[in-house]
Amino acid sequence: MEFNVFASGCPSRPTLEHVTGRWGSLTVGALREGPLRFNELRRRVDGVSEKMLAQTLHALERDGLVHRDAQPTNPPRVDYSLTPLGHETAERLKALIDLVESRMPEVLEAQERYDSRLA
Amino acid sequence: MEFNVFASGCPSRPTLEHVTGRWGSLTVGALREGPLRFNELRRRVDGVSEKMLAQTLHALERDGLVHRDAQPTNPPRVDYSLTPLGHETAERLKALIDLVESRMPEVLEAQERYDSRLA
DNA sequence: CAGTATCCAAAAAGATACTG
DNA sequence: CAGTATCTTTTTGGATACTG
Repeated sequence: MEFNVFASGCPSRPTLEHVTGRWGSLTVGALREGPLRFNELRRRVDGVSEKMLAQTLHALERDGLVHRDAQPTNPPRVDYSLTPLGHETAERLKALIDLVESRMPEVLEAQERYDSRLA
Repeated sequence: MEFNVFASGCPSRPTLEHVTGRWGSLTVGALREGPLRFNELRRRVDGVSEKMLAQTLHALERDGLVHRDAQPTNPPRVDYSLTPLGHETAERLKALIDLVESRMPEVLEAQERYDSRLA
């Protein structure tokens, strides 16, 4: 069976988007080092709203990248962690993020050149 | 200098989003194997509109990931290619995409389980 | 061919209030 | 704590028409 993210309509495209999207990438990245609870995640992923975090976690859980472990205690405690597949994905995502971060000086220079040429 | 994509306001976040975003990831992926002209790209990146492709290319060019080579001929010919930094980025992105595509059967199964539990 | 400009529809995101 | 529900605003996206 063939999956090609370049073809619109291919189910791999939404999944890739969940992983690489704004909040997805940060959520997966945050879970790389271990399980986190909902509000811990919220603090880690700077700027995310409750709504977006919940939505993001649902999508990732549905894709089988994130595992949700809810203890039926009071107050409730819910731990989110990466599945094995989630971990593999996270490692490749981290490689990408690390590259971008390490090359930001270069990117910033390019942006300045671009802007000054068009100003 | 420190760049942390997890911090809102960090300039690395927009750049990561350009690369990982819906059209950015597909555009970079398409350019991995060599230069392409505007309309070649349009055909390759299935589903992209002129507007979105132009916007995406501007962002990637500004970030220094894509090089734009415009011949002043008539009709005009414009070739887009990856810069060295763009290439490094593309390789890491490809590693991620390949993983997701190869594991789609697993993802699809997880989705079915998730959906049938909540239906 | 390689775009830009404009307008409109749709979707995503954010703020807020509320619940088990 | 861990969310859901709802509403509003903002952003994004697509269609179309036009230009060098």
